[in-house]
Amino acid sequence: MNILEKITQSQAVFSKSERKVAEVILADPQTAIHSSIATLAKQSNVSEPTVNRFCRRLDTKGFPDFKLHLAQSLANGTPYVNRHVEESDGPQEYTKKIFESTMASLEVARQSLDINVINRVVDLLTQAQKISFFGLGASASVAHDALNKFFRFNVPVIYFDDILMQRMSCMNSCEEDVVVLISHTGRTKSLVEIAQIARGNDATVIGITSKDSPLAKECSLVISLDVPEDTDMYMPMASRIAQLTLIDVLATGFTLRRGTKFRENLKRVKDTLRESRYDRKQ
Amino acid sequence: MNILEKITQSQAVFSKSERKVAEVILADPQTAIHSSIATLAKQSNVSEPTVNRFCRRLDTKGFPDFKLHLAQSLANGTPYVNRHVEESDGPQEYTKKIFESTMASLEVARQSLDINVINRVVDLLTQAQKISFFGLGASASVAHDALNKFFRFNVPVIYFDDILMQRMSCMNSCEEDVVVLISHTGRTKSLVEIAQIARGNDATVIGITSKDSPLAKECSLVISLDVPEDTDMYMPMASRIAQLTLIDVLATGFTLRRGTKFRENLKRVKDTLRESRYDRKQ
DNA sequence: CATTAAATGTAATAAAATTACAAGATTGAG
DNA sequence: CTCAATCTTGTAATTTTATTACATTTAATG
Repeated sequence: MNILEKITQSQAVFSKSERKVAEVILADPQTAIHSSIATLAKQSNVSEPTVNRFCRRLDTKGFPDFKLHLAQSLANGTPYVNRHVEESDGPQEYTKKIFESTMASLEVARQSLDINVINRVVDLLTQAQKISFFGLGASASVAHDALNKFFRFNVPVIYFDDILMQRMSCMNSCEEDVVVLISHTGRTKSLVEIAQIARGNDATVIGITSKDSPLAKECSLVISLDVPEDTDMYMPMASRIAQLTLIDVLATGFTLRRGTKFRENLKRVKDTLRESRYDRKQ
Repeated sequence: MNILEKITQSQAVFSKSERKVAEVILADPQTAIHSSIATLAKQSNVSEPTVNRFCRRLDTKGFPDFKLHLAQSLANGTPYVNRHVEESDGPQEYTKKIFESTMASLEVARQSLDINVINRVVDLLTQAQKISFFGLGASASVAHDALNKFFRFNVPVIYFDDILMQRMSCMNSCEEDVVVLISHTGRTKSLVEIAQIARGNDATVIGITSKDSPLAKECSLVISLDVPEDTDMYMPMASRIAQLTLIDVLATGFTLRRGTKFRENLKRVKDTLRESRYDRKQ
């Protein structure tokens, strides 16, 4: 947790002298991290041990440790601000908040990932005869993106955003096929049904969804991404970005597993695109 | 500048013992910031003054100051210096690197954004009679995502990933329409042509692309996103995430501009979705 | 191979932080 | 209102940590 916020919120716990210290630090944290305990004590008109006690009350090991925490908070760009967009925010604020909360979500998502599962999924993908990516609504564009990525690998890959097509495709799936289903909530009925159909045909069903959801229960393997969704705006935002980054990870794992000569193939696809472009030096 | 990067880049300037220190710090910077100069010296098999000299060579005042810089670098989300995925990376490494480089790119993208342009674009979007989102390849899924977002606003919004449909749609555009074209490079021929067609019909053309590109030149207004693309893998990765986050920003700006009563509408759309889902408490 | 400059370490010194303890302030019960 | 108990704060001693000065080693050059 951001220590600057913690200082403001801990006012009640502080003693009179400690509050003086808090005041001086909050007034100019940038200077504070370069001061010694003696300097800070003098500026706050308290004794050095008081500053030390102040640090400990904030659950740091002591003054140097406190400075470290403070330095990190300052580096994080947002000393005080909460990350939720508010009615009164201008473009400057909401842009900043959205970017920052997206980055924060990615960090949370990363930590929630189970590397073993990822490794296993990459394994399955490289061995698949055919890969399908299905999602609906916001997750459809993630599936769409996955199509783009894997299509370049010269692997049979399928994507539909139409329920019926998805269903039909799964009915024709077989044991060597891998079906990747993407859904943030994991509660979309038709996706759960599709999972059942695919598994009925012995296809491997991989879910990119939240754990313990109805969809997760129907999958052979689940990559759970627990992203705190910002529901303020009634729109999935962060979850989708995390899913996309996960697709990047899977695609990267895929190419690494396939080895170097395979990557030349990738380069060729990229070169082909050049014809449809304006040259850089014109 | 990030001190971790500085350490890697300064290898040439270091002496033999200093390089030992660098190695130990880079191996585990998180531990380093909590170590004393004595501990670090012992771990590196050098004397304490050597560690001190190492710090000064990096233009810090001394060891404590160096730790402060290091702490800030770590907080900035870039623990690992080398963000590029390498042949030998295992799942643990490449997952970490991809997430981290994505976050770093978002930070760069945020800083390159021109808030005034964003504000202007939000203005134009709120006043549009019809909004179209077009992109090709990787950017198609970004446009797709934008469709999803703006569709919820109950605004006439169009999306095609087919060149011909895009073209026809632009031919029928009029002055009150806004066409948003998405392309990382801004060199995709057909998108440039579409921009020309749309502008020929007096529609407002907004480009989400890199500045000074052929596409940028044809647009009424350009949001330039300068993201350092990781070309190692021959795939657009970070640029796309930045574009999506930008879409989030625009969508948020859009709802904020429209005010509260409009947001109730959004909630209604979300509630409607519930019927197609499994209930949370079943 | 000798000379010089650079690099590194040792030991002394200085600075900074922490601890132990005592004095002062505050609270509440009688 | 006052005295005891507790909490707060400061002083001074101690410990830890970092820096400096200087000696020694190592490497480089003519």
